[in-house]
Amino acid sequence: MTEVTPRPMRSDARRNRERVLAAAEAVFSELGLRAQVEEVARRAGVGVGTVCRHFPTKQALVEAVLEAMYESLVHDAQVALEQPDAGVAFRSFVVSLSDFQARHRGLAEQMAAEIDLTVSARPLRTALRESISALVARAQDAGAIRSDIGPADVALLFSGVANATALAGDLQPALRERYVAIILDGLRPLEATTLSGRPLGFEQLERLKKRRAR
Amino acid sequence: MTEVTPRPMRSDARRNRERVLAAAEAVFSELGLRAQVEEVARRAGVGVGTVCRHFPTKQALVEAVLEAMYESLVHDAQVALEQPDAGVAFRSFVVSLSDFQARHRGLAEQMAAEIDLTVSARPLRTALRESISALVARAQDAGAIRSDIGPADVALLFSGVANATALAGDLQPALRERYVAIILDGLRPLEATTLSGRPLGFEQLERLKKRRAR
DNA sequence: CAACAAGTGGAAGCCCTATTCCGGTACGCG
DNA sequence: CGCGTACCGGAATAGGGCTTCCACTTGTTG
Repeated sequence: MTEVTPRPMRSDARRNRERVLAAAEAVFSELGLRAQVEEVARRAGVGVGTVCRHFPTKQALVEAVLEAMYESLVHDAQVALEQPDAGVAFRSFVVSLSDFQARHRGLAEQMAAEIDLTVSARPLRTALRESISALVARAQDAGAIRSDIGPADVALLFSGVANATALAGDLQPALRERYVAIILDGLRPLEATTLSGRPLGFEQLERLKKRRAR
Repeated sequence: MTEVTPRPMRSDARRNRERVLAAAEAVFSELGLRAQVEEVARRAGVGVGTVCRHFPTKQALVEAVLEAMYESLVHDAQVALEQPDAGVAFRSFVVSLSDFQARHRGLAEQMAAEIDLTVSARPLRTALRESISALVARAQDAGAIRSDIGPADVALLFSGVANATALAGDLQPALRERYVAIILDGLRPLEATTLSGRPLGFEQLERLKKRRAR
């Protein structure tokens, strides 16, 4: 581990790197992952070459942006966890989650598709998962939501909403709100219905993805 | 309208056309729309040239397969409509719908993305929409589902489920069943909650898409 | 069965994008 | 202030996939 850091990167380089990252976030959010690298460069006010030096591959660029996304989501989750009322905390996070996913359409896509094989260390993702698990568990203990669901169920359901409303243009927020409300209704504790199968945890989801990747 | 039909298409040509269509359905279902034309050709046991003669463009091929899809869905809807109990009819169709969308992943994608500008006459789609509208309206009249949703709301919600469970591999059917049940719970008539906004009809959804396309 | 046209396969062409390369630019230090 | 080097821009390259083209094959018809 001889991490040398001989020269600390020139100032303009650092500035450009930030610009590219910001531009990439904007572009991918608007246009999805199909947006061209050149568009990112243009929006950042730099040449393609510069983008490719900082992020040797488009995939790398996407991952860098993703990392920033996780950061913001984890923040939301932690804010929600400070709420004393577990039910309110859960609902409020779920709203942030679907908001967020809608705002960053293309990236959410990638987020879902992203298998672990891509990158090894992803500590933020772990943090997010733990927060979600905690929110779900607390809400269940408080009797605010049905007990036959797991944290990964929640993640999947709401990412579905984001996807479904993606093409709704400016009506999108309104629709999303409606659908989130419907699913929340469906998640309330119910005497009448019981789900088949077992609650889905993240570890299980993980295993599924891995198996599928082969 | 001088539809001449000078020669009725050679027999082997007709056979090949069918093979291509079948192969395309299989390939797109498995691999999504990103599958290559060449793969379709291989699976059909013909050359790429043949595929491209029958369907001059990949888009055309996709649309042809889609048409077949609609046919099967419309059938499901009409079977459901024969059910005397409106609530049961609704639920049973909704299950077919999500099953179907999951089975034909890539195509469902396209189905959602497909704007009207692509093709003018699409009578089957209209038929499907009418069936769904009827199923929803009947279920609402019977008090089986909440009254503040529209047919397009239903379509969007369940296409979301299909999307969300897409990567779940062989656990997929089980998950889908769970999520469909949750959303159905959310769609039951509720005194407690009311949705903001108005029920979404297909015409409205249409307008949204059009506006977005520009 | 012969002759003709419709149909076929797959190599070649073409376009669209990511990535590389290199002559020029400008930061940072002495 | 001036030099050396890290960095920049964008033209050129490479690769992947859809579509076209044409010499060859095969169904069809008299």
